[in-house]
Amino acid sequence: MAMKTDQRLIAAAASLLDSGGEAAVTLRAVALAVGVSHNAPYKHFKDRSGLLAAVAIQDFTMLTAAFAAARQMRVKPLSKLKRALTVFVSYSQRFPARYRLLFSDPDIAAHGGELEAAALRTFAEFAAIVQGCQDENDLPNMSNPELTSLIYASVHGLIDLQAGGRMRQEKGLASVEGGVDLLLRLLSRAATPSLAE
Amino acid sequence: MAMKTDQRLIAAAASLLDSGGEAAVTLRAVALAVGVSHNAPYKHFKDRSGLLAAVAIQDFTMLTAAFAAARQMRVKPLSKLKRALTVFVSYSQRFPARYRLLFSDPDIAAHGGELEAAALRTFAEFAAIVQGCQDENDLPNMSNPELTSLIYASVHGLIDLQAGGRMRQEKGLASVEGGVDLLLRLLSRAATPSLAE
DNA sequence: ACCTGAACACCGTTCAAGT
DNA sequence: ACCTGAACACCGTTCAAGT
Repeated sequence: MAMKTDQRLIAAAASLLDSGGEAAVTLRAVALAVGVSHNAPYKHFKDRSGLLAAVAIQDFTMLTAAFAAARQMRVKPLSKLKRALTVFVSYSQRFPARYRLLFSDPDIAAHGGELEAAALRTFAEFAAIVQGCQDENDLPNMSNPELTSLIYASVHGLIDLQAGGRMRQEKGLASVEGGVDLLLRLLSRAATPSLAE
Repeated sequence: MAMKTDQRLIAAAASLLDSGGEAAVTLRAVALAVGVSHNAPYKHFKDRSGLLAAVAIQDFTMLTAAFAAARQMRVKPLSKLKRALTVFVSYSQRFPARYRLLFSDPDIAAHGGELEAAALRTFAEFAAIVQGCQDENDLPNMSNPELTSLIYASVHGLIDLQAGGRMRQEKGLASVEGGVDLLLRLLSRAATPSLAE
């Protein structure tokens, strides 16, 4: 009751996303959950996509805070990176539909504006953690944005393939966590200057 | 006219996917394109999802053939891998909605049966190319399914992030192709035995 | 400023019926 | 075996109107 209607609509949309996937987030169901008429949402958001974008902004902000917390831990840079990736993978597994909305939905990504800014903040926080690892020579000494993007893309690929049930079937990698560990091990190995080069 | 109705429905669905994305593939639009009544598709496929699965099977089969062709080229193993990845990335860029259907749609992946078998054949063909690189020590000497899955996931992640417009915004990697090159370079470096270990 | 109710143009899906 | 037409229960969105 303390929440304003727009916040309650966002919360209801997120809840429906968690319980029934994106298809379950109809404006009618959201409005019903909040206790308003089926088109009251239009008074707060441009359309259905605008409401989903608001959910995405909320979660990007939350992830940014979680990454910032990992970065400020008093542990080795590589441990910070692993911690951040654990947070990221856990989020994707607990809230698969939300994860998909933030990181794999083309329509949502097209919003730009505040949503894009929130996504960039999350990315920047993650990039800072990767930079810390590079400073310690735990990861290859190369363009930080490129390396960050590659790690981000790889982890996203592992998560998306698992979410689609395409990981078990291939039997290669049993879990996302295993894939992330393997990736970091290979990248660390690539960071070690080889005399053979 | 030589095509049977079920094949024409598949072709029309693929065409609508290309021209308007997944949302444009309504059974009514598919039926209209083929010239049958709006529920004739139900006589050939279980439901809308079944029709989309048929499109996916068709394209998986095509990709399997393209990978097999790459593997039989008379060039270095690493060139075969690069060729296969170029085919894969090109497919994702020319037919983004189809790519998404095959590699990123949870509902479609849940079909199992013939669709899963077709996907596994594509993966097996790609794994054989990766194995060829491992035999030449161009890629790390480790479990082939694990390495294949990691490469596959990474490339998929790069493609999916670009498709969602999340690649330009981060400015890290300008293109999918650049990301794939970087990945292969780092993995090759990890394959070189280092005296420092 | 915020909300409601009716209406419109869509959907997927089912069912009885036709050849 | 293959298809049609009507019908049902949904959607997102718009509009005029209410407080």
